[in-house]
Amino acid sequence: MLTIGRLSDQTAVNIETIRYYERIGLLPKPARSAGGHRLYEQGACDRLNFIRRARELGFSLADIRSLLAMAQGEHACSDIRDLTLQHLAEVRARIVDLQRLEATLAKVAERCEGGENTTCPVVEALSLPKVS
Amino acid sequence: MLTIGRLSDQTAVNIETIRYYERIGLLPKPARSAGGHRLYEQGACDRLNFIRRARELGFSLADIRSLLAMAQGEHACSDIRDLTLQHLAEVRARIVDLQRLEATLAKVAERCEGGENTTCPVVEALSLPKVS
DNA sequence: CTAGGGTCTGTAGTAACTACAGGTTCAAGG
DNA sequence: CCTTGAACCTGTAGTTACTACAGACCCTAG
Repeated sequence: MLTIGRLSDQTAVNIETIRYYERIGLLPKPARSAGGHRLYEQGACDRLNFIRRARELGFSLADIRSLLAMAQGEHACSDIRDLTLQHLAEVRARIVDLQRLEATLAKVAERCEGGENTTCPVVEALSLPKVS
Repeated sequence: MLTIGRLSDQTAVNIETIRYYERIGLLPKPARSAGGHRLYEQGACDRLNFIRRARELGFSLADIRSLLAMAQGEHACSDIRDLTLQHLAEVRARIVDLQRLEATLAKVAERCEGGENTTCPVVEALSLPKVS
């Protein structure tokens, strides 16, 4: 049996975060010592590591809730694949967004370097409709 | 003078968001009609458009607060450039993060397509240390 | 048996909005 | 002038995924 501190060490998940996950029902309520301290079995460690890795892959807690449910019972593997593909699509969309944004920012910033500006290129870009 | 609804139309910023910006001090408190409705001058429109465009470029409201302050008084153009370059660096870092994440997700998802899986590749990836 | 860590609950803060509820004002039509 | 319905008002609470306390309690090594 692990205390919350040890569980935190073994999973690299913050203690406060563990309690938070319990509060929102992502982790089951653990046993307690006579004095009220949480006592976890090894299984909790696996579950929490699963959650952490899914978070590292950018899944939302809502997604992870589904993943956990599916990873347990008789899951349709296709549901898990769908969730993964959908998440992948979102990540790709986000990348495209950020790249567009990056291009614009880089272009504006570049003008700063040119020197010889009568007006600040950044302020100008933000003041005029349509940054070109 | 514009009502908040008209200002919202002209800037494509939600009414609730306009009031929010006022509450946090990003927009000055406007004049009021006899009955207490907000009445904006044209200048508010410019300022709000500036904010919206900066948001579209991914600047935080804290950054925008600085940008606005700088864009007004005697600003050091170099400060604005620094803020822009720093933001650009953050955006680029975020892109790199997401690309790494995308690669991992794509690899895992690809295994789903191979068929002939004895275990679900996604669950497996989340259950084992170090997704390779 | 005591000192110091570790742990407990509960609340509030973060970013940037969005969504009401319940009430008031405004403007156009009759 | 009066009505009616849209627009507006304030204030509060919800969202995501945590994090940061305060003030109390427990646990264990010396």
